[in-house]
Amino acid sequence: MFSKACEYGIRASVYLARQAEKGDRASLTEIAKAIDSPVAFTAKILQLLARHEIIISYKGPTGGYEIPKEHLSGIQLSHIVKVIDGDKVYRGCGLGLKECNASKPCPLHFQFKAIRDELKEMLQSTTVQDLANELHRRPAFLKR
Amino acid sequence: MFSKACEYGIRASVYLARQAEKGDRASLTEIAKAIDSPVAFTAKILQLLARHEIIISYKGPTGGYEIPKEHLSGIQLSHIVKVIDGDKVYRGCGLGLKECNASKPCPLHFQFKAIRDELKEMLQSTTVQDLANELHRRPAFLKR
DNA sequence: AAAAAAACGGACAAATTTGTCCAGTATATA
DNA sequence: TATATACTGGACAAATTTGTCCGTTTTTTT
Repeated sequence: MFSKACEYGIRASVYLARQAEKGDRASLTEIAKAIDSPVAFTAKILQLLARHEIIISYKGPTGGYEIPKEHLSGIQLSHIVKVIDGDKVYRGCGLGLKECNASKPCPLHFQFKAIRDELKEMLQSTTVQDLANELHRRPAFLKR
Repeated sequence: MFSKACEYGIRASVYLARQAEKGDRASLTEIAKAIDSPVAFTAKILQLLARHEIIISYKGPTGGYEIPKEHLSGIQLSHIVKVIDGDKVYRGCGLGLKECNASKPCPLHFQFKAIRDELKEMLQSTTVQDLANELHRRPAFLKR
């Protein structure tokens, strides 16, 4: 569904969202440990998210990554997915055709579109804050 | 969503379903041309489907691949997907966790499950015959 | 100012997926 | 029975994704 990179990206963002609620930032190694991901690979993904201003990075001692508290409710999962995986999740044809739309559909087009639209809706209506809250409300996990 | 191999596999199966309605079989090269896929790679996929008895292969002149007419309504898309991509589409966690279920969920588990269940339902309730019919009812395409 | 901590960025490496090639086997037809 | 046709299966190659390494830059602390 999503690439590994994107999965790590979402998990890292949720972890940062939870830290943000505490007013904390987190270092690369802390994040990678918390979400059980390969450190150096995670670094690449965090850099990407930082370049797109979804998270903020700080160098030097006491540095790390951070999501400003006031951004928490504005960061949709769809933003993260778009930055890392692009928009193929939304636009792509289920059967891999380059050109597939209502006027020139593949035989699975309409069934597939229905599901993809729901996925899109879900990703747009879910924020990193929602998922951080989820971590509080019940025991939920970012690794294993 | 699906692998390339799986996309080709579904497209090839739908093409074969349409041929089956005419009582025809189709050769590898004919199929690859019809669905615009790499010939040798398509061969691998057809072999896989044949080994799992989703399609039948015949060697020699007049040979090719075929779906028995009477099987048409019994072949669900989920069968094809399972043979080629396995069941990760159904079982996998949206955030890539190895262990993710209702009692130990990732923060996205329930939202994700809802969508995946619909996908599953759609793949199970759609047969290759349904898609072949789709090709008749309106202009729909298997390539481009 | 020096040292240490932490992100950055580019090059490289491994793994997986996608795709190719070709010799072998089975089969229909002449 | 010879020949041509078409699928089979294994080895190989290219492309993409995933993951690593390391020197550089920035910033904090001493």
